Amino acid sequence: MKKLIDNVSVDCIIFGFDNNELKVMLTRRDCHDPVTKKLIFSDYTLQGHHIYYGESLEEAAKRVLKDKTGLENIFLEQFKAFGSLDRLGSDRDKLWRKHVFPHVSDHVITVGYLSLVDSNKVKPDAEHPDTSWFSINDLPLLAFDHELVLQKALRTLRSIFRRKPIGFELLPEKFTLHQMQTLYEVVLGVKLDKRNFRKKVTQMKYLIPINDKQKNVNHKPAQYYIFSWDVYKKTKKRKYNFVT
Amino acid sequence: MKKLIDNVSVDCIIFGFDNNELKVMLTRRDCHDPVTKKLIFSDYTLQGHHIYYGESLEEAAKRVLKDKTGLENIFLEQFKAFGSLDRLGSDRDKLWRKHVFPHVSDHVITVGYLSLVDSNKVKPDAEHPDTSWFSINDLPLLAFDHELVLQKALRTLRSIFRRKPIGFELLPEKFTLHQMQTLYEVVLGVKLDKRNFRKKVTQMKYLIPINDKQKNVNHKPAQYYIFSWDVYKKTKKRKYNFVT
DNA sequence: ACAATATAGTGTCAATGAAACACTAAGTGT
DNA sequence: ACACTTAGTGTTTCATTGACACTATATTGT
Repeated sequence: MKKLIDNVSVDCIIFGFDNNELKVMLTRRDCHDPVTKKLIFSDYTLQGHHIYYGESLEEAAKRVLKDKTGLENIFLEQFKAFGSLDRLGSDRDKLWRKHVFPHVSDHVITVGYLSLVDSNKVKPDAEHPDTSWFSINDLPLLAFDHELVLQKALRTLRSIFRRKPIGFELLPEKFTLHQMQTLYEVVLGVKLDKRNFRKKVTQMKYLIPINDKQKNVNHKPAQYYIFSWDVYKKTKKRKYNFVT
Repeated sequence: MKKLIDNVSVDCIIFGFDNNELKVMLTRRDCHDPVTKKLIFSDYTLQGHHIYYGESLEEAAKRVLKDKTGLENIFLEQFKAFGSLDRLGSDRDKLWRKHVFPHVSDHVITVGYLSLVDSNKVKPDAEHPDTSWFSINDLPLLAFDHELVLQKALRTLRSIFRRKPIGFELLPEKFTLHQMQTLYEVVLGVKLDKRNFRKKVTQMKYLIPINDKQKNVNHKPAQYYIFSWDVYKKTKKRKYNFVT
């Protein structure tokens, strides 16, 4: 059996887009008194795990991702290593280590990976009943330094969103320009002008209208588009901000 | 005595600017046969060290920096954690581990920090005779995965250079606009138009001309400028590319 | 004193990209 | 047929970028 490395973990910040909100996948951490079985506290953690000897950081992140979402080959990018001394040091964390996980090291470096999934593809998982989506705008209490990690992931996400066309990783395969605009507004926290937005994106060769429209909507049906990485790679220009 | 964590190290990529070249500080690694004392090979490493139990990543990076340059409070930014399995796996690295460092783990995650120093302030150090500056354009053979680490540091440096006024960290306190332009040209690998450059930078309130000029130069003496972080923080605009 | 040399320092115009803004089109439901 | 709802479309103004050439001021050598 493979052995875990005590001092190194990865944390995956799994983002999804649903119901016009940016969401993140969290797992409840219940701390029970081992004797009385009473619940001492509850909070939430990001999706993390220690790495194994002989396992790279990226492999570990992919393992966690596969385990929690069932998905492979999804967008994954390392954004920061966290190595403060106080990152596992809150009162709750101390109680948790004492009661639930007495053998864990108190000096763990974690490497944060942010990943983007099409939330439609993530099925509710019976194996992980404590894991679910939370809106970025309505977060519960988080364990360890995960509030810090999540905020850094968010800033990184926004920064990448401006420079690369990664929004599509959060959208279904076919989508309308309205969906796309909403996504960019929600993630970047700005209001975009419809005409300017459409003018800009319809110049992008890698946004391809397909022969398919919305159906059964009580308004003019919107054109569906798909995104092509191939075309993007071939046509991208130097110096391009995806959305201003 | 503090104990080192086997599986985690930091590497500082220390950049300097001298003689119109971007330089990086490297240390020679000589691998001798322990029996015959013959030199098996020589190559160069970045400035790294394992972290101690009870020491944060950033503290470790600052320790390495202090040790190698004598400087504190200099620009330091984490840019990536490296955790591939083959990062210590070249033939040279295996020989080195076998002959010189038999007890080191073969699974070490390293966290890369890039730092910028005014190379005038770094005195040649008798304690580290094997450590010296190398031009980015004329690098020797590097140990481990340090070629990869250095290239990533360089890309990060360029990216930060475009968004934040960190060039000054590499310049002396007072400098001419010509020096500054050359620095930006060298780091970004572009040719800049003198008039456009000066037009742009003289709009920056945080670039302050001082009552001092070049002396004893056989041409019109250039105005000296200083940079003010304070003014920058107060006057910076949203959405600003330092140099296009 | 003067010329040669070397770098410092300065302004305009054209092209491109960003931001502001209001109406018609095509479906569904009653 | 009419009300309702979201889709889809162009023009103008303003700011930013990029191209481009000459004068100013110091030193050095004659």
